[in-house]
Amino acid sequence: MKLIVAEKRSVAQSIAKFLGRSYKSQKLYGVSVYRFNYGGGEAVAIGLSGHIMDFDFAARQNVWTWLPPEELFNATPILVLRGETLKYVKALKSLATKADEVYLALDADVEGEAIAYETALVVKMVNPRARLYRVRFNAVTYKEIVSAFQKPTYIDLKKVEKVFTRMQVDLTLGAVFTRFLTLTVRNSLNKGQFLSYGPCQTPVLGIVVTRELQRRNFKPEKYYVIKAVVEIGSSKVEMSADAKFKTKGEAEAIAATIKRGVVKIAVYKPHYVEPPEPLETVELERRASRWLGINSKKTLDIAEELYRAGYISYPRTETTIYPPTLDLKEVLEELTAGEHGPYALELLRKGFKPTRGDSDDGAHPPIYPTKGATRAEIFKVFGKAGGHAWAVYDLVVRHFLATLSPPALVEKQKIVVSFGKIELSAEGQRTIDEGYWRIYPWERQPEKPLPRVAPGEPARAVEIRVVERETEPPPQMTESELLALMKKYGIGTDATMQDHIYTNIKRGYVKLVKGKCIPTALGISLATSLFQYAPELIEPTVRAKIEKSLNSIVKDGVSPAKLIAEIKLEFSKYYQNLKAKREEIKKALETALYSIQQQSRG
DNA sequence: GCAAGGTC
Repeated sequence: MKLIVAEKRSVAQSIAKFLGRSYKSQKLYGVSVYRFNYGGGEAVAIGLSGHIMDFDFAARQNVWTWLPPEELFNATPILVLRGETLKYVKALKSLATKADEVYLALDADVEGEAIAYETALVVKMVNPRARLYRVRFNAVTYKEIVSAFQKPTYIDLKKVEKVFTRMQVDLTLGAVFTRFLTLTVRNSLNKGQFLSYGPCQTPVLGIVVTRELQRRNFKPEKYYVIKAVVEIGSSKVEMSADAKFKTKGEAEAIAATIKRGVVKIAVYKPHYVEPPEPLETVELERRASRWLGINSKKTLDIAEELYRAGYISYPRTETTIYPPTLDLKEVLEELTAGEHGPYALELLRKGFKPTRGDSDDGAHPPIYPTKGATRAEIFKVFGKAGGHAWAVYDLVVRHFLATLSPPALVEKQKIVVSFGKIELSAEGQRTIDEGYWRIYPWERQPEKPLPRVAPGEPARAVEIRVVERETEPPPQMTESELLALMKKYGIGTDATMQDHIYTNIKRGYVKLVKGKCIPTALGISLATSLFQYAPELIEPTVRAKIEKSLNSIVKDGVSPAKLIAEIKLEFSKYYQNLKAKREEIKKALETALYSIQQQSRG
């Protein structure tokens, strides 16, 4: 028998569908498996739920108060089966005993390689004679799957080493510093509360706190601008000077010279506003946070459910190019059955051209709808969560339709009038063709048309004012901006970025209020201590540095043991720096913890 | 009780 192991249920089912003409689905220990005929014999496909193994410390090393945290730098984590996925392991073992060939059809990324290795270990436990092959496909399509199975290869151990090194490094650093922080203030914590450190969560906190401190330390400065209503022919235009004046006197002196002028520039030029690129996870989260008021964690949860219910494609993807194998026309035809049907029909009739981004994760297509639906249908399927489910589904559908739609066409307008000593200007815009804005209202740009005038026309300023203004602090960090910064700094992956924000919320370091990330007293205190005594732990570039050295395992053949030793040595220095300031840190954190307790009591 | 990464 041939056994095929995929990373998730949906892929196992697709493989059964593509390789067998028909298949039978069955439950084994509560896990779906798919039986079919392939190559003249029996085959069965099973989908896991991601990793089945994990690293942990030995039991006695997990007694926080018994072992000084820094001792973990001398410990070696061990590979263990995960408790949460034991039913998958049971089902896998039971199938593996009867298999003579095992095809490791995990995703074609480094994590998939590691899960393939974990699977191989389990298979070998029960059936050492089974022949193991690794198959790699870049999309779950008939063509890719069939050709992948025609040329099976072997596990790439370098990639496995990279992932296992990351697991050990993250666990060790997380455990050492989490235990240090927690034990430092243990008498001031509530039962079950702890203070965590992580190479992703902590830099995220650092970004949020840095912005908040910039705002708090900001000193506004007054400045003055000149505004006027300018008559040109029979039109009146509100105009302003680009210049900013430090004092009111300077501005008034110049303003007094403004009387009659002449139009120097008058341009009206067409400009295309292109529709968005195909949708990937983080963009979905950012747009839902900004436009729908749904936070990133919730959005990914809802998207996951929409995917499981068959309404949208796999929601964890970094790809922004529709694969050639995806039949966009078919998707449009499917959408004609739902609320966006009329627009889909219009695109089918008029023709369409998809936009294209520049990234392809090699595993999943961009997020697109897989089924047309009405609002009533979604509310029926999702019950209480119907409102949010509809909002996210509607965004995915509209985004998809937008990527196939023509650009919007606007006229960019600019008038500059010269008044001798100073120029006043105005910018405006007029919509010529709404294009994709019709289906994607969130990106619609406002109309603010200027009159048609020509260079050389005389002008006269009336209602000349000097207006007092103040420089403004940087805005509060929105969740959308934070996600963009995490992406820029390489903190987390598409599937985990929202987790790292959520961890900061769970720990009481950050609050998310109306899409804005606001650090708490505890978050500010923790971040400030780290910036002061061990900045290497909290700077936004930490994760990218670790990630880069991990890649050297795959690229340059660096030995994992050597790399782990180097990273431990480096971070044990940071640990010593923190330990030397333990009393200062304790005081700062306790002050914050105390103020929070007072607040919750009062 | 620690992390980050898969996926549910």
